[in-house]
Amino acid sequence: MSASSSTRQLARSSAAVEDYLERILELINTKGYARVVDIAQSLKISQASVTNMVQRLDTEGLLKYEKYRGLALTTAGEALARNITRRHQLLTDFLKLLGVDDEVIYHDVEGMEHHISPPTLRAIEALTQQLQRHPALLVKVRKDLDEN
Amino acid sequence: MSASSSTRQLARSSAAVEDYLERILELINTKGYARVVDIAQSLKISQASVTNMVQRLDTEGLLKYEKYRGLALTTAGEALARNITRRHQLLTDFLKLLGVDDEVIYHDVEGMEHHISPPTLRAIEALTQQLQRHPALLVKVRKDLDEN
DNA sequence: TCAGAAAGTTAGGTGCACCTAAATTAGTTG
DNA sequence: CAACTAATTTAGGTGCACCTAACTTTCTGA
Repeated sequence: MSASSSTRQLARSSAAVEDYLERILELINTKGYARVVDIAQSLKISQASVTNMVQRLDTEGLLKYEKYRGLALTTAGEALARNITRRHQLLTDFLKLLGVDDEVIYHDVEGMEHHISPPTLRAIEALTQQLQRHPALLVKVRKDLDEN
Repeated sequence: MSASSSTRQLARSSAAVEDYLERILELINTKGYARVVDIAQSLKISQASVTNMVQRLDTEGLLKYEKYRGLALTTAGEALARNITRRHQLLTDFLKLLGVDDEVIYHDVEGMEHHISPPTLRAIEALTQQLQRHPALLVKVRKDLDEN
């Protein structure tokens, strides 16, 4: 139930919302907190824009925000952020496996991640696992890429 | 040179531009022409929006447009549209191979396609080819998905 | 041929996600 | 504890990609 409700959320949230949540969770995990200024720097956007979005995410119930004070993800917000993060990681792992350059991976995943639905994600996940267990085919793929 | 210039174009063009070009080429291939009304119906947007974009694509040199008369892709526009179409097809084939449902494929490719860079596309292409030649691993992937 | 229908264009407006500049609040430290 | 600095918020904008309504042009058939 929690999974299905967060999936529904994920379907409705915009790419921008997903980027914010993902980054906020990451900041909380690494620094222990996520201030407006941190989020702004991390996403390379203005603090004013962050304030706006954070207020919106508060009204949407994804985080709790007190003006000038700070913010914390709600249960719903954290669940959603974790899904987004997992999806990001899965896509990154997949492309990494194929031998794509880190910078390209970063750029492409940043763009694609918001458009991958759960079924597609599951398929890529299953494929990634099989490729990891049986790397023979992967070797050929990388060779093909090196040659051309 | 033509390839690199169209790649540059592709990198600069917005998702909307890419969607228009892709659909225009498809209409030309199937009906022989692409009128404003056709494009609007196909993309499910208003004719007014199409007129606007078509005028923009004309100024950008991607197509030749005569008011009230009709449009034709320029060489640059057609090259770009072909790249976009190829990318779309490749992604569709890849997901199809993994056993993802057609409707999901349609939706996800529609979203992702604008964010896949040439290197990533090449990697997925090489992977798809290997999977087609050696379907053993693919069978396991599909089984995993069926089971869960 | 000419009137109505279909197609296309223009004008003006919306929401989103961003911005800068100018307040305002909070934190620091001499 | 006051003054400076850092952080945040508010106000007012921008560009993009869409919209509707109203107008113009083109096509079609009685």
